[in-house]
Amino acid sequence: MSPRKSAAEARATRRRIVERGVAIASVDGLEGLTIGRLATDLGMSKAGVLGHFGTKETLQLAALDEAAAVFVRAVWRPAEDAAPGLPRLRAVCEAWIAYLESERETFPGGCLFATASVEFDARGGRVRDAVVRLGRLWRRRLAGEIRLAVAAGDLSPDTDPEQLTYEIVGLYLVLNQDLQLFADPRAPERTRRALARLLAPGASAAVA
Amino acid sequence: MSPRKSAAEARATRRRIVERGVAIASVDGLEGLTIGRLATDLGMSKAGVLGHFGTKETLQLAALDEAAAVFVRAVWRPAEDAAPGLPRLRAVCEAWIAYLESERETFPGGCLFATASVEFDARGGRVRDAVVRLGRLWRRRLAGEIRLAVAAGDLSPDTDPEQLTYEIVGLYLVLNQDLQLFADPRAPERTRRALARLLAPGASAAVA
DNA sequence: GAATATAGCAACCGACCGGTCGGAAGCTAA
DNA sequence: TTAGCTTCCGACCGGTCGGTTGCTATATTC
Repeated sequence: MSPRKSAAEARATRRRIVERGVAIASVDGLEGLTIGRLATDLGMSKAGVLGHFGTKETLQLAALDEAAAVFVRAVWRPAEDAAPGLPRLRAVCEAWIAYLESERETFPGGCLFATASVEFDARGGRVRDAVVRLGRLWRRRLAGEIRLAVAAGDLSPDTDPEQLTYEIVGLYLVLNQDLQLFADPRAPERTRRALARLLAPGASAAVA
Repeated sequence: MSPRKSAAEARATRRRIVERGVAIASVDGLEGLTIGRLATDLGMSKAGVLGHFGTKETLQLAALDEAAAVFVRAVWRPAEDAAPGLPRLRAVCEAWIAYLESERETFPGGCLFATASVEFDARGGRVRDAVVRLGRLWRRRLAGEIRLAVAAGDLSPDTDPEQLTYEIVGLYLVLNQDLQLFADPRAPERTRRALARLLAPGASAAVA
């Protein structure tokens, strides 16, 4: 019909594909993200879609990268302005809750990482590797903020950053489950309450 | 080849199908559980497999039921002997950890419910309903044990059973993620440490 | 022992999967 | 103006999906 070829338009098309792909994958998983479905949704041919990536796996990785960018923009970027230590740690945690709560708008099917980490936890391949890498990255960042808070004297010096990170991640996983599977609006408050206890000034809840 | 028809043998065949189905689904999800794959694995025809269930959805529900039976046998049944209150609550929690830890043997791909609850959290249908129903059931049972512990005076009277249940479930979700995705052997100890704090005698960690 | 019920098979259906190929339509550079 | 590059399409590939049909062989029932 309308073969456009300017580099700018091609980039825009690619972005449209990836964005729609993230939306589909958040509902049906990265395996359920099919090229035919994507083509139909965007009113293009399968070859036109696949031409931008070459392989379904590359398309999956592109969707994962885009989701990571959205996550960084929503959770980590806003907290950068907060003062290092407990204030910034709290800002990250609150932004994370808001991200999961408002996800229905960005990603119709909930956090893509929660989905992908379960979908690929028993497989091999580059997608799984990317999921593992990103999961480790968020945890490292979170542990880093916790260490800053300990260094600033905001948290007890015998805090175990990895242990605290672990427990916080658990609170986000159950939050995602309650929002997506049970559609329970009380879940964010529950996570906030648990976080308030874990992140109380001078708290030594998660110790070595 | 060998059309057998005794009711007993048919029942055994059905059981073989369901057991293999649970193993496949724990790796590839309940959607990735395909009839052709199941038939190949068991050395039967697709029609022979499907004849026992009629529909893939019914097969998925059967796999889910079987997984639920295994879960009850591994987690709830052993704790029945423990004294009501904190001892039984602790027995359930410890059995749950052991269940997730040793899952590689029973379910090669990890807890089927963790997989299924993410896989179907953005869909409709009978399978999703069953997942929701089972998820609510485990939580209700866990909250019941917590209430018994409160009534026995083992936990602080201002404990919020739903809040505590929520936090414990989070600890199992992150445990499952760390075992399956990151293959981190330190995870069980982390969950144990967090549980020890939440379930300390007289603890009032999760209050209303 | 005959009638009935059923477990399982082989073959097949339309739909969709990921992916390939040749060509058409436009942008860009010489 | 033209040559070359890129985007995208339509048609097609082999294969798998869930599911159906017609059949045979056996177990069970009478």
